[in-house]
Amino acid sequence: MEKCLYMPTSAKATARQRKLVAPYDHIKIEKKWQKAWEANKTYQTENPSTGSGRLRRKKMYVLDMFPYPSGAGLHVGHPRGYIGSDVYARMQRMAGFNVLHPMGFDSFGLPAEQYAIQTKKHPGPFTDKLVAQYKKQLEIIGFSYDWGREVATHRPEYYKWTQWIFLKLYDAWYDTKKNKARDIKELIVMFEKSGNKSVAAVTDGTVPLFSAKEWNSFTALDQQNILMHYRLAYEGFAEVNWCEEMGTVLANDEIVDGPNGPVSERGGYPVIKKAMRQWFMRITAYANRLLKDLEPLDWPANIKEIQKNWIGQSEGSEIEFTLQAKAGNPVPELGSFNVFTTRADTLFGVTYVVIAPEHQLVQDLKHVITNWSVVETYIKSVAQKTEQERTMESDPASAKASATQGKTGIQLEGIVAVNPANGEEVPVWIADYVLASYGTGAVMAVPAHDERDFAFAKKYNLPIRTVVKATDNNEHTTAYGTLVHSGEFNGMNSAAAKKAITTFVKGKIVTKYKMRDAIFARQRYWGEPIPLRHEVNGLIVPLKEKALPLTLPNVKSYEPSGNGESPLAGVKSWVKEGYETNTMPGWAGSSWYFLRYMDPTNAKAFASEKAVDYWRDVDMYVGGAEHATGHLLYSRFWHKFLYDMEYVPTKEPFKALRNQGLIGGADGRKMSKRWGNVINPDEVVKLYGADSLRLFEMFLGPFEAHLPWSTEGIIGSRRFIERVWRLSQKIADEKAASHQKGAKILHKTIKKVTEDIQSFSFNTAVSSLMICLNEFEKTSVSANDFKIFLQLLAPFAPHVTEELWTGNTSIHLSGWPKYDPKLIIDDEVTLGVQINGKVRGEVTVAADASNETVEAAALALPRIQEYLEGMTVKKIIVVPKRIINIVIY
RNA sequence: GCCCGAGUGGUGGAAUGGUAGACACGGGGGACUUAAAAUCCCCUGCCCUCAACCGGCGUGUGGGUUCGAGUCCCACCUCGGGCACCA
Repeated sequence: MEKCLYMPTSAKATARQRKLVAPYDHIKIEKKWQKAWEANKTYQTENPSTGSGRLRRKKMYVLDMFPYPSGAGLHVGHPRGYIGSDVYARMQRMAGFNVLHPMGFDSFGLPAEQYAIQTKKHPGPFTDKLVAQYKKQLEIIGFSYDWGREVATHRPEYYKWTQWIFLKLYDAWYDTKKNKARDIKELIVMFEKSGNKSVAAVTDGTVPLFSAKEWNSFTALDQQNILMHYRLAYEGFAEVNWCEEMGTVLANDEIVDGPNGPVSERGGYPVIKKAMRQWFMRITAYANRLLKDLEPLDWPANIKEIQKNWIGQSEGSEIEFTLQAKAGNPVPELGSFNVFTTRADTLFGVTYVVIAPEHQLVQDLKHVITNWSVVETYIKSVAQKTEQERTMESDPASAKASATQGKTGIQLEGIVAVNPANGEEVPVWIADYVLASYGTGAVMAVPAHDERDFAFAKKYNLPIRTVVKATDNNEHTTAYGTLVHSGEFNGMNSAAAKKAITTFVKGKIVTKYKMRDAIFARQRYWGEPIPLRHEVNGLIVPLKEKALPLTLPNVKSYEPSGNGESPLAGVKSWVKEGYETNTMPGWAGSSWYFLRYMDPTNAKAFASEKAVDYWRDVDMYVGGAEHATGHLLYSRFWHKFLYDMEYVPTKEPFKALRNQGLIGGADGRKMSKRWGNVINPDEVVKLYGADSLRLFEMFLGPFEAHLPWSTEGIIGSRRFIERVWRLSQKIADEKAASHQKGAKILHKTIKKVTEDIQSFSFNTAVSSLMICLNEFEKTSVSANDFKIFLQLLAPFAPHVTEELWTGNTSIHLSGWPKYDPKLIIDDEVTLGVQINGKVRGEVTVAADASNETVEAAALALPRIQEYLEGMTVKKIIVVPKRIINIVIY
């Protein structure tokens, strides 16, 4: 803040004022109470294994998304969500709940790693410093956190349990029959007894069938490779963007288009696609449950929608096409392949089929494809493109796509596919617009009814055949193909036709998901080590629980190794032991931290059974909407896994969720150093006080809305608090009795504030407190009513209300006021009087006046009578306590 | 391109289909003061009017439903978010 726009009274009070009113010294008051709360353990939450008392109360877990302790420090936008959840937590605590309201730090991550690379210093001490700084900045805002429960993901005593959960995932598989995760040992027993022929389980379709006898004859390494297709944490290969010159893997947004293909954004070095060894999490096993269990959650609708779209469920059919050699080709029988389609009803419109270039089937057909050399060249050219480029080029909506670009493909000559519905032979193509990773990696092309197929068919002059016609609102399958003759499809809508066709061709109805398994490895130093050892014979050995935590070794260099491996690959002792050199991604530690708060110092378990049984799940979770498809999905996945393994009692971790909006600069731009519009909360707290900051951030606008900061606006909040302060002095001087009018306003305010805090409508809660104070100033207020007012204000302005509180205990443990239903009813109401929907006057009547009385009073108004002069009243609508509308001709 | 969400005074915003603009900022005027700051009181959507009254217009645009629409329905415009060849 460049200049002080507002000078608080405390600093410049005149001698005269000082006599009347003790100055409101926010600095002194806030410091005093923050100390006292800490000393008195006002916000400490008891642990079920040690405590008693409050534990008999109903629990309430109010959680903030813990921050990454960035070196840039906080700006005024950051605490907004924390203030909201703190207001909520404070009210629930006052209302008698046993509230768990903790805070911690997501402290593994890239910025500390960058620091380490630049300074060649260990990121640990640096991170500790940032945590301490960040914590200090939070503390002066006066949150009711139980700091005794603080966690930080980079501390070994914390990540020991992150590693422990990883091992549990590694040692688990997903039983699709029981629809839950199970111990891998149980699967091994099944294999030993009966092979996998009778075991229904998640596989990627590449595990051939084997008998028990065969299983037992496999080598340990073969068995390990098979099990890898079942484990929930598994090793595999993923295509990554590899930059040879930089010796590192790049994210999609670190790549730009160069003249000869993609290049790195920094330096402009060529980037290619390369398959690299990675660890994965089989989140797709939970796709259905993640989708289904979303429904009952009390979450913002848009977050649910985003997750739903991300999971991307679609119902369709798998239909088998057989392959045949073209006439004259000596190979008679080539087997078959499945296509996935959501429009089985268009099966008669298939004019060609397309297989993804990467599909294994294409390689298997090598010997019968007569134009193999060109096909091979094409496959290679596709492989060189990045995912981004491939999309960019063939997406007609993209600005970069030109007329000459677009979908590319090539026909596999020498073979044809047979449409199972009508026995028709259609050409087989491979094309870049078909993804190997979705569905079956092969599609039946119906150019008449699919935009992409249409574009492709146009480009390569493939036939287009219409089989479905739209009639008004319904689609009907038109007469085509052999089925028509039986009349079966005439007049059927497409959904029914789809089912009928699927049955007819003996396809199966299947459910597919867009969501992919999550890569669970980073080639970085500053993350949790993956607790596994690779033996020289290729066997992977998980660490024993006793051996955890596997702590990060010291390294000489924090730079990437240059060959795509993490800096850990350069540590001799580490590699000698065979330890995994990848580390876990940033989302590992944050996927379960809310469980650790339940019992943060437990050395025997991530949390005691007692603690987990008591706290169960998060009742209210507050944080940014940007985590919709990351953290919020991963946490649900891990939680469901822990539920399957009976470590937690609930299916979902976060019962309710609220998103806070961002605070932008006063100029409407994003608050950042770049624009020079950053407002530091420390300075605001110093100048106006934490209470003013808290009050203002809640008053500014709807909690979830993105709002610009206003340097002038906070003055209003400061003024409000000063007026409360002055009123308290006045009350102390007067022996005021109960005031009927004040009491009415107060009880309405109790109702409003209580409901508004519950619904996160903090801005209107503050507004109603302002209205109440305005009324108190106009009339007067009794000492007791003022005390209640302070209680209502306490969650927003905890320091000043504690200072003015005259009770024996802290105001924050003093109880939450209840309103008297009799006092919130008005004796009189004022109604607008409308003529033909336009307001022409108003009447004030008794609240319980009958419609007839109200009508008579309205009609008696002189102005209304003027309007009615010479007109006929058609009808009169009386909405009790709201409005009267007189309809005339 | 597809899927969500939002457009209200000078500003942030309020409003179960029922008197649009609560509350606050800013602005104008006044009181107090030698003066300023702070504080207190009054006014403050736009047009018409010296002013008040009266009246007219007003919630992105155009239609519709309704006694009555910021709110519900349809179309469009603008902005924000999510997805991105998912067959």
